[in-house]
Amino acid sequence: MDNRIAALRKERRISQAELAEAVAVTRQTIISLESGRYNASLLLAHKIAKYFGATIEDIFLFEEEDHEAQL
Amino acid sequence: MDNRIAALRKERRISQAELAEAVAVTRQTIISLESGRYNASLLLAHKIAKYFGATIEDIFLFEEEDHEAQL
DNA sequence: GGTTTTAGTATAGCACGCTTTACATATCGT
DNA sequence: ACGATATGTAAAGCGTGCTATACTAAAACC
Repeated sequence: MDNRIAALRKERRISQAELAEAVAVTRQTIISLESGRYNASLLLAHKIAKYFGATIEDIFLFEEEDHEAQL
Repeated sequence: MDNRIAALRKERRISQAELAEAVAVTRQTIISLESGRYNASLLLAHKIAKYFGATIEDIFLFEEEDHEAQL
């Protein structure tokens, strides 16, 4: 699943460390989310969305990866 | 974190098994979510929200459990 | 040029989301 | 009363979200 964390962060000139602290995770976690190493938990997704004043759906991009179709 | 899965399900007279199949998890998973044993992953939360035609924020209730306050 | 800040990689370890299987109980239709 | 449907509990096992620590490297600032 893709997300707009890095983009939003850069828009607002916030460092990974600042965001990490604001949502109470480590910087490693932010890096891993931004680089797509894994997905956020629902709780963390909520905290991040709230921090950016957006909804979860605004920030996390669900690309219907779970479709049956194999193009 | 609380959620309205059971409520929405009952409103629409859908069984746990039906919902489970619709979002491609086991019935156990639905039971565990409804009974608060654990939280959905972001992807599953999205599938459930989509299934009910709602947003994640509509269904999953984030009660600011992460406040500092210890009443 | 040296220091600080920011971003990145790597890895071990723990907790939790989800599966699988098996069994228990309640409700409902007949 | 019996079988079917729906809800629930329990426990072992796997993958992954997140932590912690340590180290590398680029950009920025003086």
